[in-house]
Amino acid sequence: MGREAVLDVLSLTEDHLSAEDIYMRVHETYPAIGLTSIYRTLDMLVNIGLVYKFDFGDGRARFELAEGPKGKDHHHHLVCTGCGHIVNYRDFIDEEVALLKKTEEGLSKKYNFAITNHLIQFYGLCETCRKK
Amino acid sequence: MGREAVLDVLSLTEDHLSAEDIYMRVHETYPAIGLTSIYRTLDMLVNIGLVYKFDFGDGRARFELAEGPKGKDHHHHLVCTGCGHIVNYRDFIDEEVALLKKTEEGLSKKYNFAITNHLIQFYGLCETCRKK
DNA sequence: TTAAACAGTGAAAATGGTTGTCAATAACAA
DNA sequence: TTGTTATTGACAACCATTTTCACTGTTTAA
Ligand SMILES: [Mn+2]
Ligand SMILES: [Mn+2]
Ligand SMILES: [Zn+2]
Ligand SMILES: [Zn+2]
Repeated sequence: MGREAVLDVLSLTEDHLSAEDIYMRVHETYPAIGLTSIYRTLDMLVNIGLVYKFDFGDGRARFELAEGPKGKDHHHHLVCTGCGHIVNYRDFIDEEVALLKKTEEGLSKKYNFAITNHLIQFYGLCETCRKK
Repeated sequence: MGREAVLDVLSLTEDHLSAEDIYMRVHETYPAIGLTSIYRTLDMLVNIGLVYKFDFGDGRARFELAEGPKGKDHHHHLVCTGCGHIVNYRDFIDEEVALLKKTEEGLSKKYNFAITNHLIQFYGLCETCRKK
């Protein structure tokens, strides 16, 4: 099963790979694999919560390892609307984490939601893109 | 030009409409319009910042009026991963707004980004979906 | 006024990431 | 063995979005 292979690829990078990116990398050490299986495996990994699926607006899904024992630390994204460059940032202000928890609790109560996750992204222009 | 028609449709709902949803509604009062023009107009409205484009993972882009003079108030999203239901919430805790600004400033400085916007979504299960 | 350049538009075709189908093979059970 | 079930990859189908292009109405320049 390519489950391990896909997880290995994802654990080796900070990038946000597309299904085809992953396919190509797995293919190097596991040439028998098909793109279909990569999609299938990713789907399953996303469903069991080991992998996150994102859409940054470039027409293809992007994946990264979910946080956890083997996963990267939890982080948020800084997205450049000019060139698409994405920064993973984890240096949260202390208050940020505290407030996030507080906000989740408030929303849970008010709207009767069992909140399990959040997505936080800031959009703007990186230094390079600003200079043009 | 269908610009007005599209904006009218979007200003009449709290929902997050797809391009085709919008097409069908505009079509009622403006039967000559084509789907291509809807896409073109949406693209342009997104570029000039009058409309926001989202992806909630159902395979099609979703649109809503950006905040502003004629727009809705700024809000964040609560997304049910069970049924896809989306809540627009605007009752921010006071601190939330303050901290958001502070965080933006910190990030701007640290990563040299000119931040113009943010996307904040909480994921979970709504009451109905929790009961199954 | 006229004619050429231009901008806006919709129908239809093309694109391309993703999903579905299906036959082949592997793993397992009786 | 032998039948059953699970896994897999090649290929076809899908479908939201984009591209192409002919057609129209509008502006511009002589
Ligand atoms: Mn990331
Ligand atoms: Mn909304
Ligand atoms: Zn950039
Ligand atoms: Zn639900």
